[in-house]
Amino acid sequence: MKIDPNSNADLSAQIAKSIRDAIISGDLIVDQRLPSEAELSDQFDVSRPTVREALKRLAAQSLIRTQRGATGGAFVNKLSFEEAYPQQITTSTLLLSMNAVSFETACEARYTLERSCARLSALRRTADHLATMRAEIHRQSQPGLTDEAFCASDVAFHRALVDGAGNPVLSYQLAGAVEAMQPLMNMITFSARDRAKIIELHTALADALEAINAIGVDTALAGLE
Amino acid sequence: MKIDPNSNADLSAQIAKSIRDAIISGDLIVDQRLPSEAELSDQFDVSRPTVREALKRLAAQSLIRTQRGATGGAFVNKLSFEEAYPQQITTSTLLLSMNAVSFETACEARYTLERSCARLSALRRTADHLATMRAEIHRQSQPGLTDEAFCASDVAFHRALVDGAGNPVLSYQLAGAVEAMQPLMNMITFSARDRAKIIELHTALADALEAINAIGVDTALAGLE
DNA sequence: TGCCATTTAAATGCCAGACAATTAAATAAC
DNA sequence: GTTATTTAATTGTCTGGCATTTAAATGGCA
Repeated sequence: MKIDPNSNADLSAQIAKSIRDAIISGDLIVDQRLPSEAELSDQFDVSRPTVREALKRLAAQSLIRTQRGATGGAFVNKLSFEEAYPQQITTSTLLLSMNAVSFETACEARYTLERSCARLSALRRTADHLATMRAEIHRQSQPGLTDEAFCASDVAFHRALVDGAGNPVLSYQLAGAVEAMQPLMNMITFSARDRAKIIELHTALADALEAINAIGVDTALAGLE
Repeated sequence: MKIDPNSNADLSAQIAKSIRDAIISGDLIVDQRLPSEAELSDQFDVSRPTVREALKRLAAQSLIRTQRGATGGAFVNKLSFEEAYPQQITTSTLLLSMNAVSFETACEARYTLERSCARLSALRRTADHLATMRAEIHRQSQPGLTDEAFCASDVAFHRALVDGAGNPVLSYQLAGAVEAMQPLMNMITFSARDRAKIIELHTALADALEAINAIGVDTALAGLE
């Protein structure tokens, strides 16, 4: 393999791109072992530290994992939804804060996405999802709960709602929108009156979900927004 | 700063996490210069190559950018939606292919999200968005278009629809769902009859959007699904 | 033969030191 | 005062080495 020495990009970036492309195209498949660092530095005609920098870039994106020892090396990683969640949330959080996205814009995006999930959730939610939501509602009604804890519980409630749709792709996409808003939400203080209203709507939501009442779910969510 | 030598994580991973946390928490702000690699290796008490591996990890996530020269260094990068798109798409694509997500599940997620966007798009789309959609419809009706080109145009059409909602957060979230499906779609061959049907629905969609007819938009999308 | 301890080899993790390339600022020349 | 040159700071890259980890190969022993 060859690397263009005239490119203005770092060698390690070029090498990372080359390997990343091979993974995306399917030339390298899940759990396949990459050549050792020494072999890669031969193939790309660069030093080992440069290869290592490239591998660290890929590791940062969870595209590879490394193992030490005799049969060790770098392996193509099977990217799981669980692994992708935190990265998605980190990115979304930073996008909101660094681009000064308004509370209204973020809120609109979140509720727009959530409402479409809720309809599916009304059809498919399991008893587990309902139980989680009821438990969070109960927690939210505890007196003396800090605003931060209230928000965290709110997020957990909404995640259960979204997960109820039973579509991992939807859950993944929504995780970013819902969790990334937590820092924004934390800047708000809720009065006791606000909390009571939210809990009331959460209860209505759970009731409608239990009754497989998609319209009721939609109405309750509209109220929350 | 200190690093836990007993942790089972790489030093470079620990250092990257430390800096990443500082960025997320706001200790390091956008465009702020990090200490030089030499200073960082002093502060963390590790060698320069190790620091560099940590910085490459952060660069892979677009959290920092580097500049050479006298006043160069590593700077906290303002993460933009444009930068985040490709990463989001890569991750989503790999999630779908590596986890063998069914076409139905991915499709459901996509259309669920898209329908909720379309309602907003009916209210806010500009003439530009409409023009893009009309242009793509025209391209799709060209005879002799390859399946791949047809899919690419389809994606462009739907992106214009989503962007019409005028909410960057929504556009970002949807980009993953829409674009990540392209490889799956490419495995399908469309008959001339299929294409005609799709173009018909696209036209109905654009018409409804032009007439600010949210219900018509919804009906057309339901037909596509 | 079969099991356990030891050795070996292969790989990643980490380090020290050096040089090249780039860039902006300081300095010198005109 | 303007232009050319030098200088210093910083990242990019390389060489070579040692430490650590791990599985497999080897050897000893019952």
